[in-house]
Amino acid sequence: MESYLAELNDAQRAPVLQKDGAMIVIAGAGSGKTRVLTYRIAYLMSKGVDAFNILSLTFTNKAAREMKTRIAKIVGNSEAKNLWMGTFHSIFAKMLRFEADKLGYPSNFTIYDTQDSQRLISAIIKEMGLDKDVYKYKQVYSRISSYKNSLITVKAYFQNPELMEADAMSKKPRLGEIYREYVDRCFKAGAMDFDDLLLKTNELLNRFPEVLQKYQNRFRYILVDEYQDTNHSQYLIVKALSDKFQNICVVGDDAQSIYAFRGANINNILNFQKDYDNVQMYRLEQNYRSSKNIVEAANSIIEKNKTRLEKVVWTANENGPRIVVNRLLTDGEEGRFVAGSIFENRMEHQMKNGDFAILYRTNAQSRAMEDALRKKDIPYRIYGGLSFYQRKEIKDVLSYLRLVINPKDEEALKRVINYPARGIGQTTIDRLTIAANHYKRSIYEIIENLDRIDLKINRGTKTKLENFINMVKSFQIMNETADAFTIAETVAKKTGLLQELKKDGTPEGIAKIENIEELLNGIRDFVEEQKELADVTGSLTEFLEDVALATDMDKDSGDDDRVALMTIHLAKGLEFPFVYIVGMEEDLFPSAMSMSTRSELEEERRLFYVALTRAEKKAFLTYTQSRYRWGKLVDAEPSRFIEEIDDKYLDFMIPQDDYKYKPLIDTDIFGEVDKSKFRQTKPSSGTPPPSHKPTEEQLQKLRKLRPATSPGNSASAGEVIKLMAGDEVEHMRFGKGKVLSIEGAGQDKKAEIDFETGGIKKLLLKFAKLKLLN
DNA sequence: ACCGTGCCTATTTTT
DNA sequence: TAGGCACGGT
Repeated sequence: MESYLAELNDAQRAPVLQKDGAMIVIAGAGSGKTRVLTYRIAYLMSKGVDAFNILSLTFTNKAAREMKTRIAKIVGNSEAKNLWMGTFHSIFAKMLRFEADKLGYPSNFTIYDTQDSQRLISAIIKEMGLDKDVYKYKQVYSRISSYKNSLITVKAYFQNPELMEADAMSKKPRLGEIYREYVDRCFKAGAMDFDDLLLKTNELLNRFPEVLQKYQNRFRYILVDEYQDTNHSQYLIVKALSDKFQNICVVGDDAQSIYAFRGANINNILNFQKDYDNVQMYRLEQNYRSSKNIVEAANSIIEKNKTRLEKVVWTANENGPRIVVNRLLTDGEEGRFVAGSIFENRMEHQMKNGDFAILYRTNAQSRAMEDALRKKDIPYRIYGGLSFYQRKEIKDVLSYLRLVINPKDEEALKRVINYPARGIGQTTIDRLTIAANHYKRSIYEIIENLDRIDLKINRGTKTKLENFINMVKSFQIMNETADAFTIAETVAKKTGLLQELKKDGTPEGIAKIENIEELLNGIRDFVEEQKELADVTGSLTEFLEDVALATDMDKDSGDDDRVALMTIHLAKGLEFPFVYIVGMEEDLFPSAMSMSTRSELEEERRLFYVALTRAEKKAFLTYTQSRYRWGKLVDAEPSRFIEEIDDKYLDFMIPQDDYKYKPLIDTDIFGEVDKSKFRQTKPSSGTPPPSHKPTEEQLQKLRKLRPATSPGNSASAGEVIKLMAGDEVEHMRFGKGKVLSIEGAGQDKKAEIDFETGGIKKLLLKFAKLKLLN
């Protein structure tokens, strides 16, 4: 049972074995912190702590899922299922649904995403007749967001002359009014935004001592991952919940704090020791991920920061090759170089596409990379950016579904009341909005009572409105008996959404139809799984919540073999053998927006630290001489971060003394040209790192570091694995089981499986991620 | 009320 | 460069 303890080094074992009390684990990059968290939870359970009494907060839902799976392997699936594990937002959304009535919210409240919030704010600014160039909705949104994250409610705002003055000084004296209106409108719509999920949790715990007690008693052991990225609101929640038992374990790395821009407070981790009695501090300093060269280069960067906790990350790994630095003429060339280099390295070292990542500072940089990869037929996957659920056609379908659950949802209603066009124009909507504000009701309620209010809306339009309402109602009735998939399918057809796209006929329209179909498939998959889980109910509500809080990282579209493209922020917590950090230029990285203060610049530096430490084997830094920005070719200068790394860790592909100015070779026709030109590297001072081909042994080691899922035979999405009755399989959620029978064929192939813990279930093979065991 | 054209602005990062 | 939005014509 406790054999897993042997898999830990001494530093890792210590925090695992301390059962009670407050502790902080400062975990350097790649030092195995997830392992510590996982085993700590397993250990607690082995010492008799009930899974129901453990709360574990992670940064992404994906991290939570993976940890749960690993824990399930140790303690068994049925036990692991009872753990509360997830992001702050998802855990407390769940809690708020239980307690919603206390705060005056319906338990089926909507969660507004950033887009919904911004649209609403935009509408409010317009309604108030304010100048949209002064009151920029994005700015207003982030201002309101930061108030909420600091627990400054509307009331608190108006009691604080300093804040009001500050806003007045920045020429926005009416910001408070916008804030108030925004909050009112959200409440009226039965909606919470992302920040509300934390703010309202605080309110709940503060205002209702019996609720606080209930959850304090429930969550006797609390673990928080990525503690350096918690904001004030999250900090207070953790503090309140852990106050009674003080069994709290936080894990983090101040050197990897990269979310100050959205309110994360690095002091939460720096001051943790003052917040609790007898805090034990542990340090994980051995890096298992990266080569010595990378670890040391990263150390040399982070040393430039002043605010940090003392810690020395070291590794016993081999030296590894130096970090390659290359300059290209334009961003197009940069893309071609990276694609070419990936192609070569993949051959030379016999790696998979999935072993490569391209990291950038801003999403806009992905385009040049995509173009180049596509030309070379290298499969890739972009994470982040416009996520699937934010696409217009998807949000349209989801908006109808949201209305089914919560017809007061104003943003959803405004989105689809006239899409597809049904003759309800802006004038009508304006009148309804004014009436809704006047009567302090939702627009939906106004429409329901049209006959009782005189709104100068003509007969024809009234009929159209009634038809719309009746359609939504028919979906609601359906929702009482049918499952989410059936409803979603009906919505797509009956609202005319699909028809609208079909008749447009353009390639974009077709792509949109395919996206909607993908969404429907996803819902069907979701329903299949939910139906078999006894503890989950109202699946449409559940689905919408999942969607609202899903990130791009969460929906892994199978682990098919693709190069990963993402921002550095998204890459936190991940690792790849080969990492390309592109756009290493002043004003881009560090960003022009983040160079005015020391702390901003330090955050950029930590971001670079995070980027570099994602690499296991080899890292590449590229920059250009000019790059397309805002549609114009703009001159660029190499990033100061390149200079900050000691030369002995770098391998310049261009004359080093000259690296700022002239290209060594004309890269215009790279790809056609003799690539030996690129091989030449200037011998630089210091010990030349062995730049060798990895031995088979080393490759094996590399592979061992990869998540266990990659080499296995688990099926990726869409690919139906070959199964026969009698096969032993494993399911991510349900654990081990035996195939009883197979039915259907092709895409509809299903298997009846007897799971050890969950009983007999029928799964659609196309979606069920099954792993063959025998 | 709808649709098309042309203009303007955006690029920092995300739950 | 591209997508979103406003305005004007029908």
